[in-house]
Amino acid sequence: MKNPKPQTEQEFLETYDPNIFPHPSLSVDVAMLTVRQRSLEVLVIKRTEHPFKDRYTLPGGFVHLDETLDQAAARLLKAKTGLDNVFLEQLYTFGRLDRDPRTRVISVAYYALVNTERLEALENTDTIRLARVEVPWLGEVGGKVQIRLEKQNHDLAFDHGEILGTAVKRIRGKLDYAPIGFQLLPERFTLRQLQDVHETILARGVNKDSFRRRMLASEQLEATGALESGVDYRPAEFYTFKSPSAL
Amino acid sequence: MKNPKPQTEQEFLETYDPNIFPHPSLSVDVAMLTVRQRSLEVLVIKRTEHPFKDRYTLPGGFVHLDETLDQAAARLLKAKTGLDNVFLEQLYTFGRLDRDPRTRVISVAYYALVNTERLEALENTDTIRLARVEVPWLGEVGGKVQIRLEKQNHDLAFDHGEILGTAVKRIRGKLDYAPIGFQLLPERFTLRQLQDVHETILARGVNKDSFRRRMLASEQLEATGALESGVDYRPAEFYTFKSPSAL
DNA sequence: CAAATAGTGTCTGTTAGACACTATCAC
DNA sequence: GTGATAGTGTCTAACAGACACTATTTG
Repeated sequence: MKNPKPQTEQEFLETYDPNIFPHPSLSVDVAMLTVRQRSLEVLVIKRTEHPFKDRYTLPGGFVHLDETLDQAAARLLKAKTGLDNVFLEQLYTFGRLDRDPRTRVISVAYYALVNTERLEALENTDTIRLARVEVPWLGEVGGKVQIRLEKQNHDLAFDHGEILGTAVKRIRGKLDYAPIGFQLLPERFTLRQLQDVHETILARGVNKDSFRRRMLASEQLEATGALESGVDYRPAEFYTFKSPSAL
Repeated sequence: MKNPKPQTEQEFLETYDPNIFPHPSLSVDVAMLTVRQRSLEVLVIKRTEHPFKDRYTLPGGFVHLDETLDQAAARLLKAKTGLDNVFLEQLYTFGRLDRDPRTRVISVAYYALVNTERLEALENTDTIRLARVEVPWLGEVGGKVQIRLEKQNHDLAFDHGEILGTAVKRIRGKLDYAPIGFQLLPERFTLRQLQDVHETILARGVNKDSFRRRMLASEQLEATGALESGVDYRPAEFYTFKSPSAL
């Protein structure tokens, strides 16, 4: 066999010749979102190499032959952040011709939801950071979205701004009918915290009374009986998410 | 250069060696749906070669280097059916390890919606056919779905039954908030026809009064003033779909 | 005329939003 | 006590479902 097997992704990109193998290669990118202090944040990584040197990207990498797409997304997230057992869902597959200037790469995008507590440990490793998601207009998404770091807006590298915009749009839509808000909170949380998460994601206020009624009527919350403490107002009750398997 | 460039997809599969190029290849599959006589139908193709010889599949093929995913889906649909300008939307990307027994192939699935009139011409070309979609339970989808041909249920080849199930689930969900029913009807249609389409897709009756009110309130329909003729009951008025650009 | 479906008017139950009110904490 | 938020009760407007009714065609 003439061609040696590329040992790294970098090697692969150097030896790749579209004339020999005229098919696109396949990567996975993950928009890992969290809510912290009423702001929606995303995990980004600073590139150290050309192209887009010193620009920020979403964590990602190539799909291996011996893993499914879900497994690839989980593997990459674990490799870049150390986090395991994260809520992860396929988002959309991006295939623009020029989305990677080196070669034709199609990317299966995922989004992940993690509560902030789990991210405290790894935050600000210089290259890996949490950036605020800057949704341009009052709710108009679908297009490109910027991130905010050090009081400045930045465009993400490649088409990752578009991926991020799609992720925000998706979770906004899902919030209505799927219990995804819980993924962004600790195990025990108050209704006010849950409402804050919804308001942050939707970037608008929601009606308090109606929100409480809907959540309690959904039968997905379980009252713990325990109360907040240390707050200088009436303490709220803690709830937990009742998993669907318990129904 | 030692290796000659494969000229066809068949050649590619014969010469492909995962040790030399350890990345999955990428195909597009399309679930083209239509509604005919109150039954939901899908376009299937009978395979003539191993594997799954004589079994039915969804139309599909490999993604070329010089086309986007949307373009690939449109090209394949045009190649297999002759149809152009079809409503086409990305569905989900399937990446099970064993979904193709020959080699690792990841498939970006699309669904298409076409009104039956446009399919009359090509129907029953022996290898290319319209098959009834057999949704197993009363609305429970997400899993595998079978097709019905010649009074018999068949499993689709590869994981195409799963793709079809995902497509049905998706359009059921979209029906509530997106004007996709129009894609399955001729340019002029009555409210009854539109309701039939909805009922067929949802596999359940919908409230007539409420359906009319919702559709008329949606501001997406335009009355033409023209009436049905040749029916032996009071003729209904024809409506057209008001395109969003006109708003 | 009867039969069949198109289309309208109205009532009712459910639910979101609004508002007023009470409850419970820190200070 | 005050100030702040948690949580409850009730009214109202909007809307889906149900039903009754009228309208218009064919035969």
